[in-house]
Amino acid sequence: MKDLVSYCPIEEVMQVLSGRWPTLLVYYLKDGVKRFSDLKRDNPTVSHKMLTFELRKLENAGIVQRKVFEGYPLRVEYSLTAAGQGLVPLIDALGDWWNQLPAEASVPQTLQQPAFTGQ
Amino acid sequence: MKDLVSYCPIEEVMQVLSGRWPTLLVYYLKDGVKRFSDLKRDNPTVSHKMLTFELRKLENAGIVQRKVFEGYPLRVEYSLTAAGQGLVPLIDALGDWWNQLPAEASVPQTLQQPAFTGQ
DNA sequence: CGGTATCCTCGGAGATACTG
DNA sequence: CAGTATCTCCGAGGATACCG
Repeated sequence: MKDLVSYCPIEEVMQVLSGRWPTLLVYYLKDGVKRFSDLKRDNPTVSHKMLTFELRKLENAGIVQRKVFEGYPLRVEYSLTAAGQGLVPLIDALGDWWNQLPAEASVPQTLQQPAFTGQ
Repeated sequence: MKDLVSYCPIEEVMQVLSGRWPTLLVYYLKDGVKRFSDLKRDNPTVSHKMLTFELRKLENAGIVQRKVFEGYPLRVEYSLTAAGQGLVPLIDALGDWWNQLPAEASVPQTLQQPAFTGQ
């Protein structure tokens, strides 16, 4: 469905890579094959559901390969596809670029400070 | 600041570039100086508040420069900083990478996808 | 014109529990 | 162990209005 969006591919990539986890997962997977529980351990703060969803997203994008081993207990291995491996240097380049930024780039978060929904 | 789960710069960059607008704005600004209303016109679906916020975010990150002209009516011009211009080729590289993906690559829908009005 | 403040909604995402 | 389903809640972000 690369076609349902705009004509700018960047917009599409960002739909896949946006968020906290996608790039991190790619990063952890760059070391090699990982199981679901491995990734969970690598990212202690990601919820079970989120991890499943993000992995699915990366899989659908052709970045991550999912391999199921039937049996008990279940076992699933995740790894980067060839395309996914091509992503790694690009992400690295972004990281390098960030590190070379002149000053302290602050990245505050919330759109608005609550300012009291008092009572 | 949100707590980072890792110390890799990637997580930090993604806090700035994640979402629908940041990369798009960088892209529109790559053509040169733009006024607030220009960017609003370029992105018909972005809300006033969002645009302000995203621009602020990019400014704080050192990617975008903001220049105010006193007077009436108000006038503000936005442009890429040198660092911001360094970002452009990286974003382009991501776009190219995306275009070379096998065609089955699909964009997710479940998470925040306000349905692009493909301009 | 560009920015800020307020209100309000809706869906993102955590917690939990169940299945294969 | 991996994945799915439910419920719930909070806050991102749209709409609106006003100010410099």
